[in-house]
Amino acid sequence: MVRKTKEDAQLTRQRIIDAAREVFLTRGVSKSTLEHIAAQADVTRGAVYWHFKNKTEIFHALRDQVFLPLIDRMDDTLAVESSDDALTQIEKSLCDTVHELNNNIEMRQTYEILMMKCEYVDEFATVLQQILDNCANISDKFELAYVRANAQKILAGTHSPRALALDTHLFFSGLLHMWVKDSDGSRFRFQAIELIESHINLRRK
Amino acid sequence: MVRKTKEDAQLTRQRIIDAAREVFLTRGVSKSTLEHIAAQADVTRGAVYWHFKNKTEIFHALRDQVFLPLIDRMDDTLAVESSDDALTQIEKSLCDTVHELNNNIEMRQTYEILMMKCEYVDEFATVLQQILDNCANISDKFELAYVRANAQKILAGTHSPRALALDTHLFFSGLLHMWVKDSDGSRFRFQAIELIESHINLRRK
DNA sequence: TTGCATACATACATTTATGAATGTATATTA
DNA sequence: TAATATACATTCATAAATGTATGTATGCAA
Repeated sequence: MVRKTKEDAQLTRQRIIDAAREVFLTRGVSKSTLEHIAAQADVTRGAVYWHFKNKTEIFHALRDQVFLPLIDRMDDTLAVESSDDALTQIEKSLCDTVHELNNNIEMRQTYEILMMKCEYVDEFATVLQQILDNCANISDKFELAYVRANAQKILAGTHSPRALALDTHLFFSGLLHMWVKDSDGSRFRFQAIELIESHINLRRK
Repeated sequence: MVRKTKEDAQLTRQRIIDAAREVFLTRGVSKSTLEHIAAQADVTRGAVYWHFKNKTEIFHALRDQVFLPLIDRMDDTLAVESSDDALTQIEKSLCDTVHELNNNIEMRQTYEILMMKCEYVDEFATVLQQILDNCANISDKFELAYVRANAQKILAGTHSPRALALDTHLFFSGLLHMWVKDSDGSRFRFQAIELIESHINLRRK
C-alpha cells in the first residue's frame, strides 16, 4: 500500500515536515531522531530519507515555510505608500507580526524551535547569519519609516531615525524572545500589543 | 600520577568546567560528549564522572559561575542610594553589563552558550524558568528606578514607570541577544554603548 | 604502618542513531 | 503493455555515546 502519485508524495513530504516540527518542539532538534520524526508522520525512515537528505534539510524546509513569509509581511506593512502615518505603520507592522504568531500555531512553534530548541553550530551557523541579515533588513525598513515620520513632524524630541530604528528593532527582538519563552502567557504574551503601543507612543509628539 | 589533595581536585573540577565551556561553544551542548570535555581538560571520562553526575550537572555549574554574579552586579548599580540620578543609574547598569561582557571572556562565552548553543527541553526547561524569573526581577528593579526618575522630574513626557521599565527590559534583552549573535562585532557590538545612551536619552527631559 | 577513602584511569556492556543497501508495489511513460 | 522510475518499507553494518564496573596509586588518619 505504498502511496505513489506525485500529489500523495507531496502530502507525505508535508506530513514529515509537520511531524518534525512537533518532534523538534518537544525533544529539541539535536535529540530528535529521524525515527522519531518518521513515527510521528506515520511513515518509516525510508520515506524520510527519500524526501530529505538528512535532519538538517528538514530543518531548513521547516524554517523556510514560516520565516520568509513573515519577513515579507513586515515589508508590506512598512511600504512607502500608505494611508497611515509612518509611526502607525511601524506599530501596525509589529502588531501584525504578533497577531500572526498568536493565530498561526505552526509559525509560533517554528519560532519557538528557532529560538529555543536549536543549537547554532556547524551547518546551523549559516541559518544564524541569514537571521542576522534579515534583521539588518528590517532595521533599514524601520529607519526609512522613521525618516518619513520625521518629515511628517510627528516625532517627539530630536533623535536620529537610525537610533530610533535600532532601538525599535532591539525592542521587538526582545519582545519576540520573551513572547516565545513566556509560553503560559503570564508575563508578556497577553500584553504584547500594549507594549508595542507604549513603545511607539514614547516617540510620538 | 593521580592528583590527590583536595586543592588539586578542585583545580581539576574547574578545569573540567572550563573545558566544557570551550567544547559547548564550538560543538553545542547536545553534540558535546563527555569524552570531548575530558580530552579538552586533559583528563579521562573517569575524572569527569567523579566530579559530575552527567553533562547536565556540568552545564548547571557553568551557568551558575557567571549568571548569578552578573545579576548581582545589576542589582548593585540599581540600588536606591546613589549619587547619580535614576536615569543615569539605569544607563550605568546597562553599560556596566556590556563592559563586563566585553572584558570577561568566560562570561561572554557562557552567555553565548546559554543563548545559542543550548536547547531548552527537558531538564534544561528549568533553566529557562530561572532565566525568566531573573528577568522579571530585573524589570522590577528598572521600574523602581523609573519611579525615582519620575520623582526627580527628569522624565520626558508622561509614561508609566512600568511601561518604561518593560520597554527598557525588552530593549536590553534584544541588545544582549544581538550582541552575542554579532560575534564579529560588525553590527551591534561596537555601538552597544551608543544604543544604550540613545535609549536613555529618549526618556530624558 | 595499616587501613580506608579519595581521585582518578581503564575496560566493558549496552543502547542508540545513522546511512546505505536492498526489496517491492505501484504509477508513469514510451 | 512492457519498461522504467517513483515512493516508499525493511534490513544491515557501523559508529559512537553512555553509564557502570573495576583497577590502582596516593593522601590521610589512627
